Amino acid sequence: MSQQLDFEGIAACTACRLHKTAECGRPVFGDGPKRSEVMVIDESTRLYESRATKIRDAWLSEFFDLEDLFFANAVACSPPKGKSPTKGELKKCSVWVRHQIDVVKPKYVLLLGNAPLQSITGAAGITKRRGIPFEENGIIYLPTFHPSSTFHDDDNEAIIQRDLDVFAGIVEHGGIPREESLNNFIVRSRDDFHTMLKAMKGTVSFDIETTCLNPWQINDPKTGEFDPARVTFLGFGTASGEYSIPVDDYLPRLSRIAPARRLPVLGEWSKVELCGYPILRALRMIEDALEDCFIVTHSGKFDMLWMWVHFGLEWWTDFDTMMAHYILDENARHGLKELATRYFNAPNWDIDKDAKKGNTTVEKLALYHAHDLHYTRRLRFALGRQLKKDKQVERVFWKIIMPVFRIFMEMQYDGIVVDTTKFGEAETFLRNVVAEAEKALSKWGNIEWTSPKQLAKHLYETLKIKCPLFTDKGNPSVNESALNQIDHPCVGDLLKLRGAKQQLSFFIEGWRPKLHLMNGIAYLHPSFKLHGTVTGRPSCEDPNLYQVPRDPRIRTLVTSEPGWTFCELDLSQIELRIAAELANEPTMIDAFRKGIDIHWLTAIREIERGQGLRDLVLDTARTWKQVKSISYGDALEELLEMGPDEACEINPAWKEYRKKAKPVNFGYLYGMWWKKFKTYARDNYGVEISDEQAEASRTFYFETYNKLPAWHKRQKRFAREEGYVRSLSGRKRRLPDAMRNDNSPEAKAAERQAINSPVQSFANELNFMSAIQLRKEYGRDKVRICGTVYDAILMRVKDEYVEEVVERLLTIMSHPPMLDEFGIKLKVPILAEAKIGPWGAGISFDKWKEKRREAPKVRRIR
DNA sequence: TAGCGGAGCGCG
DNA sequence: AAAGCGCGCTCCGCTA
Repeated sequence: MSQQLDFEGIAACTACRLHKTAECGRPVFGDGPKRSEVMVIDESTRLYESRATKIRDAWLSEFFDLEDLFFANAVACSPPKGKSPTKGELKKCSVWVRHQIDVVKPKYVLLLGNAPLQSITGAAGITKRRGIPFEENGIIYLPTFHPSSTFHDDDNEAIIQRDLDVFAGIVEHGGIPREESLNNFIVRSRDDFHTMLKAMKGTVSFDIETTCLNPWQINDPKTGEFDPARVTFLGFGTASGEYSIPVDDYLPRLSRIAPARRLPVLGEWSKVELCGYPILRALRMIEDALEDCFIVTHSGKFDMLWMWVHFGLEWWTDFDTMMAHYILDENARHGLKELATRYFNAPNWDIDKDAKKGNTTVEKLALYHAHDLHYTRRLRFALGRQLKKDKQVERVFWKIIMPVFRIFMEMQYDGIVVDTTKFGEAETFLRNVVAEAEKALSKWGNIEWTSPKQLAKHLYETLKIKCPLFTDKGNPSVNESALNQIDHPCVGDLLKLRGAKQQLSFFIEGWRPKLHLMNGIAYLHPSFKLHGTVTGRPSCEDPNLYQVPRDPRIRTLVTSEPGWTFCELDLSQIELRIAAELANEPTMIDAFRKGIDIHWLTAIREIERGQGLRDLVLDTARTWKQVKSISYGDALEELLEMGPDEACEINPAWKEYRKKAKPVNFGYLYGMWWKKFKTYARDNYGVEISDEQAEASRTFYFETYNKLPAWHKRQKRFAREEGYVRSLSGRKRRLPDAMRNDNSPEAKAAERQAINSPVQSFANELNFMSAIQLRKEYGRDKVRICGTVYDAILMRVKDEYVEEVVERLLTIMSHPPMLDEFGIKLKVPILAEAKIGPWGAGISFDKWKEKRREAPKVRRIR
């Protein structure tokens, strides 16, 4: 090997504490020729003599002459044994990495694992970015897993080999190789059109290009300028080539008709031509051709929604490559370009934003479009093969993911209805609160009260209040629990101001520009992402329906249009039920079978442990049983039996105790430690408890539910050995970090995820299964599903069908038929509850039925 | 002037 | 050796 590089001044580097452990007393730099085209960046010298290095060199030597390579490390000093360098250490040391790059001047750099990736890009995420080359300052980088990751996960070997192959290809080619197997046609004439129709056989990819993301857009949300949503290209990818149809002919016309329209009026489109035919006729011809095709899309919810909104066509996709990839690797990114690069070594065909909006030539946009079509189609085969390798995962894809994907499109189409009267009232109210709070605060100083930084400075420096709490980063905290712990008259107004300002900017100012008026009714169209989380839960944005406060002032803004009734059905305590099922926990299962509220059970048992609240316990039980005396022990059992509702009626103080038990249940269930419980009790309830008390509470929890520890152990062990866990449906949650098996924070976090994921995942899947069944039995003419919220289904039901639909959905939710199809048998009963009426203010189904019977019959005659 | 991370907070 | 999980949105204040 060649000599080590000599850098001046390096002996002085004491930027981080790693220099203390540096074996030779100073940082160690890389090995290799002073100038090299190819550089390999490893983690640290700690691994130099290790097995990983031998594997690394063996693999690299298949592609390169090792003597030609320069080997550097993300950190120049060795971290302690078994430890990875920290974020801060990597950042500090990145100057030395840069320095080595400047000296060696490589053209191509291979990054082995998270550490060098973080060093170069400043951000971690090797699972997301591996296999995808990127260019920076004329240097091409390719991240891949660290060779040591193969010790625990055999699959990684093949992945690294493939990435090395890609890397070698890049070096050989002198850049990222372009793959030109496109056969791109621009379809303009009738002849072109018929050629395309003939080519549409078998597997056909479908994709559209548009001027914006929101199909209902009329004005640009940023500038407010008139900028209506327009389709610029329609296209189909076939075995014989990619066909792109520019829709530019109708663009100017659409601009003229858009101001008046709210939703596209089909009649207006008939004036527009596509390839010499009226556009709707052309689209019907395409529809006929598609009848016998297998339609493939990438994120097809988007394209199909546009087709529906703009042309009234309810098309659907047979296979979505984004969904397929999500179910195959929830940790990675699912963009088409990233997948194409990873799977097919595709060139980067991206064009800038403005060009995508149509500000470019038809040829350039068509070529871009063709790439989308080409790789979407090819991905279908690659991903289809990968799906077949795991039958359970494949079944989740076909039975749950694809059907729910379709329901999500409908949810977006139908949107949610906003009560504009209440919207105005809420705004007035909130503005008043803000004005009053600001006025009250002005006497304490003239600062921006909503700025955490200014507030902290003002409170803890100017006013010299002792800071009770610090943030994770170590800064003085001004969050709600910190404020509650300081004694100053401004606290109340401060919290009022914060709350009102937040609601105002989230739900009034945030929603207003997104409101879409149609026939005098205001709609929001939140975007639901089925691939939004790693656990299988969905996510929601623009706006996020999942974070609407329970405060009725805001929540009741969500309602239904005339003739329809808003309903919410939720799965009661579903996560705890599933945890009980998975852990086979007899105390919990027994409680659920008897209909005992588990938060209540935890609360009562905790009170029993402390032998506290004697008066309250005895009084409540005596009132309930109508007896003069009762023992403390019996009284507690009576309390259990009566449940929280009855107890609250006798003495409202009970409400607090159930409320307190809830986070404890979830916390301990998912691996919370007593220390956190201690701070939790202090911050949220102002109760100072000792370490011993906190420890005892945790111990007691696992004694009460004594089968939980074994379940935790099972999950952790499985994840450590296999690198993944499954939910009851068979869905996989991949946890490569669990395989590190080294007590690192990452490994421990992965172990906790191994416990949490299958619960969260399956709870949501149950909800999905119910939604699928509901849609199967009732069409959009009767039921409009407007959201699935983890454990609940929100819908609007045509007035005449409310009783029938709600009754049926309650039954479905307590046992979705798909459970049988999946062969899932549950010991724990599942229970659903219904609320009828505007969100957050609905009445229980029973009360609603009662009321309806009382109502005069005339009401129902229309 | 745009992008980004931290803090804080809403939901389950 | 370190200990609930999963999201999105808005604000501020800093950096490119």
